[in-house]
Amino acid sequence: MSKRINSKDVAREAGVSAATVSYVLNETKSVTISKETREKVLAAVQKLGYVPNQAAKTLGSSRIVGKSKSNLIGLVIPQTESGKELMFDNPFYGDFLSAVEYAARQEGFHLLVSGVNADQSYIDIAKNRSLDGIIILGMYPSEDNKEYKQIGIPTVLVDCYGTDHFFHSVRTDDRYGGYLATRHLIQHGHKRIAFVSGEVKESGVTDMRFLGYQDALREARIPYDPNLVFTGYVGYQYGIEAAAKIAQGNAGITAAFAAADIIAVGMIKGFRNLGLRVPEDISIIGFDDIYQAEICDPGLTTIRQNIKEKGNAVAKIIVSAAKNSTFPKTEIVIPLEIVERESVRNL
Amino acid sequence: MSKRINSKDVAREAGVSAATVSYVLNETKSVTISKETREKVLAAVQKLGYVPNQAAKTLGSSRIVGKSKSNLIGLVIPQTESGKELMFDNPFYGDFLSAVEYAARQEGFHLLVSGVNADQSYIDIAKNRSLDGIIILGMYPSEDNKEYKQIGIPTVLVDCYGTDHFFHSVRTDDRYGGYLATRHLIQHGHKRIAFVSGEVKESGVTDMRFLGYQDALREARIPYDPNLVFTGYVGYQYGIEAAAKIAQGNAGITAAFAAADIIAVGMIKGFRNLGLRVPEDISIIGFDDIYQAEICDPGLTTIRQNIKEKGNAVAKIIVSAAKNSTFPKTEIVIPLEIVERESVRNL
DNA sequence: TAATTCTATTTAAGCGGTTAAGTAAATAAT
DNA sequence: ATTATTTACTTAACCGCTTAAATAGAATTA
Repeated sequence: MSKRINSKDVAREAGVSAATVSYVLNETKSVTISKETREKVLAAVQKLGYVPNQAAKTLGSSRIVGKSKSNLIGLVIPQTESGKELMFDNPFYGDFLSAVEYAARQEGFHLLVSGVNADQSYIDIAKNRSLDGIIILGMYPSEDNKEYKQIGIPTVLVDCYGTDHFFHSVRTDDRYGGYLATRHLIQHGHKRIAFVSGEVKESGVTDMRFLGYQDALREARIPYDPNLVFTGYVGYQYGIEAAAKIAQGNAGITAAFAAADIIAVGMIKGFRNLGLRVPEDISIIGFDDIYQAEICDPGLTTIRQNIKEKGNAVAKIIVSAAKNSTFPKTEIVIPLEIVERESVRNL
Repeated sequence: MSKRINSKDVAREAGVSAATVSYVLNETKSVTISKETREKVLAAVQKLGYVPNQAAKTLGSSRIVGKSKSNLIGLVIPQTESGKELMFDNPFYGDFLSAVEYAARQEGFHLLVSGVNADQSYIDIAKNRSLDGIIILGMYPSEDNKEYKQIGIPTVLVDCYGTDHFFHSVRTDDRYGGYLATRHLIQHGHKRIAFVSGEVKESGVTDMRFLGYQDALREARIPYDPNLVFTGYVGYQYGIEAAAKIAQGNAGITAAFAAADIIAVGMIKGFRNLGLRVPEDISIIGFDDIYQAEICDPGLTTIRQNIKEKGNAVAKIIVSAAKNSTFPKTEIVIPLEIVERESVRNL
């Protein structure tokens, strides 16, 4: 195996010092390099096929405390005990990841993707890998973990509803989305509207959508009825179950807002199994606009978030903050829009 | 910002040298450390909350050429010019990624995920990041790129049908899958069977499935008819288009094998739009068993590959090869099974 | 008892960059 | 003409770890 080519080799080839090579390649602002020298170096790099060693760069640049440049951004995703292997169970995590990765790469960053479970901290990953930034998906750093503010690297929380405003944050306006969805049903003449969701954790995404549901009811002066609320888990199967419960009950439900498309799709199937038709017998609106929403029959009316925009926003923040330590705390709320298909009709 | 804690700090705390700390933490085989010393070191690590610096580890261990230990595995995904941002357009890449990441992490490796387009080589990423292994998805390293054999790190090709057998490889038996699907239709009495797929690139996944289709026909002594072959692109919309073409033609088609579920799902919708029923008027079988196959109506009969098993296999190879340089070249073919739902019926 | 081997550890030389500080020549200011 | 400043570099000290080689004491062997 041939020896790896390092900056010294390039320096020798170009007839300069290794420092000069570093200055040229990094376009170091504080130092001036003549055009000729720059070109000599670049030519040598080209000729030798030199690729810098990131480990050395990271280590070398870590002399100034907290200023290491690993050009690595971590994307960490919490994993529940139950579903350890299913990090990307949510299908649009894939889209999100694509968007973040692409945007980050354009700025010279690579993406380290890791699940994290309770016993290992993402802070350790950040330290260990000298991460330049970290993206935390759907998880709020626990308050009792004193370390959490000392990460010392740009951190952006995605889809988190913590009260603390220490970190950057990107999320959708889930509460408004819940409102939009419910209002849409109300505008179509519905008054007995079920709310179907996974577990409603305090300050979670579902909780926000639930609040939005209540907002819309309040606005329309429709009394909130807890009997119309069905909570289980985010999954196709639960949609089927919920449909059965709704069909069996006699609460006079004419429409349902499912806080996740996958539940909504299950409900359509569930109602069909029971001989009920959507939207003729019951209207359904979902949330997320996953791929299946378009494909299922009838097409699912739902609330769409622009996942690509979300990924771009996240990447932009993390990259900007990584490059510029004075980058101010930023909170971005991705707008939502209603996508009308066939699952809702006038009462 | 407090100073980072390094191995010297731990050494001082434990009253030993930094080398000893290294030996303890890495459980270096060639060196014996007494139990007491080990415990002193471990206690110091605990007390100080020491997390090793991976960049230093990588750099330090790179003294032996080609033996750096970054504990990083790269997962690279080719990106076409057209769809740059859509790295994970294929929904089960997400599942695959989850499986690989989880398995790799259990062995102490992190995963670097990156798209690659023509102008930047995954080899550069491997060099730059001192990757311990690289997973290449659906792309065969170009022959003309001489470098490709010099990567010098374990490489596993996923879903590649190159002729060269230099690398590890994991794939499904797409040809057999195509055969299975087609045979299933034949066994249900169909003789005029359409083949619907995206672009058939030589030695690509689709090509293999196409060959399997022909295998089954040959076995059943059904003459191959090019008029029954419809190629477009892998997408829901194309399924709709293909359904229209099939319905308009009068080739006597009674069944179709769609080489991708997403096309099959589109076809179901397409036929329905035209007033044709699946499976009453036409039987459809897909490939992949994506999530939508279960959800759509009627449920799609399809060929399933165990994506989790695939991810595990890939991780196992790459990790084994990274840890043991004598690990022999391995080729794994993930078995396929037919999942019967409602989209196929007897003629 | 001396020579040898084993055990447990330290010393120190890298790994490949970065970057503060130094230097020499060219240019500008006094 | 002399000093100050700027330009364009080089030198060398680090970054935090690994690991070959050195070392010293204990155990074993000759």
